Amino acid sequence: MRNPATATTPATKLTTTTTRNNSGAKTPCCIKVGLKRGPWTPEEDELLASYIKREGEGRWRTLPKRAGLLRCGKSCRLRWMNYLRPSVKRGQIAPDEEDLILRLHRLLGNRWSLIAGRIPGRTDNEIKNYWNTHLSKKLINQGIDPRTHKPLNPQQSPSDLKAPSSSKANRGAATIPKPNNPSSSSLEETSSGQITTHKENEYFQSNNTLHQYQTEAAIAHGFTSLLNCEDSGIEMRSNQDQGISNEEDEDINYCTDDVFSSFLNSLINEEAFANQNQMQQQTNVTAHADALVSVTATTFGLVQGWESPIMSSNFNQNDPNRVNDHVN
DNA sequence: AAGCTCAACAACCGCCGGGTT
DNA sequence: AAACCCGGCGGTTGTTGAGCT
Repeated sequence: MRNPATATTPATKLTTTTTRNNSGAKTPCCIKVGLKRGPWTPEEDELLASYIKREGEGRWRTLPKRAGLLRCGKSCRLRWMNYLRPSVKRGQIAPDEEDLILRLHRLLGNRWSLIAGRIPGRTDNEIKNYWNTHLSKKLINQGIDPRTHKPLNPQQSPSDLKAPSSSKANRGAATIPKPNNPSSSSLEETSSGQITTHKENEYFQSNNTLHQYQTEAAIAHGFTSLLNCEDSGIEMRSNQDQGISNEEDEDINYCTDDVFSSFLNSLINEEAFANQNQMQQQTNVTAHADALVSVTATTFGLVQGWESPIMSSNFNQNDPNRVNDHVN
């Protein structure tokens, strides 16, 4: 792995970054003009780390000035979060971490922060990079669409799958519309746990990301239903989901981090357990369709995933160090 | 040795939601 | 209620080094 701290910085340049105010007009992100960009030097790292050690995290916008850094706050935050934080684990992604990433990705889609939140010591950026450079290719090589986790359409060229809409021109159309701050509100992290029906309808109509949000909303919906002790009449979502009805709107509930966490863990572990059994029984590829998807599909009406051959190959239920044991 | 290509990953960008004033 | 600030997210880009010709 390259060490950016030792990287030379020929391209380091002085510039300003911008952000938008509510009216859409660009305003300087950093008051100070002439901020540094590019790779961080060891000296900058030291300044930042020692400052945060002294004063703690937060107030990122003013932190650079207080710490004596010629960086914008965002850059400082990113550097700290992705590299300098003591809890950040460096080095190779272990097989069981990879396995967990795959399963979480199928559950959550490109929700890197959510995925990272369940893999101790790994950052969203690291997982995102690992996915884009390793796992998505691995899946494509196995004939699996990394976006949907379904078998590739034979007519679909691998280049079509490369990166999810990388062009900026496409961003508006192809970028996943966020479901009511999904990363923090809908499924995790905050206590609100609310899913907005309107928003769900919006993103369910997004062709490019249908599966992803079917998954998410189905989980969320099933989850809120579970919380509600709803009877067995959980409304199944088909592959051509039509959105959420007003009646469903009434199901919108609040969930706690702990309960969602347990729920997610149960899905993950159900799958792991099923995979182990499947390996023991040496069943065919069809049987490899893992239990997570089975459970999810049964409970929430989801489609099945297909990458179990990769996933189960890495998984050892008896491994005392397996990541699942850390997930809590 | 030089030039080229590609993989890896750190860093940047634009956008958004929540909180505060 | 509106404006603003802040932190966070996901997508994308830029830089570097390794491998190949």
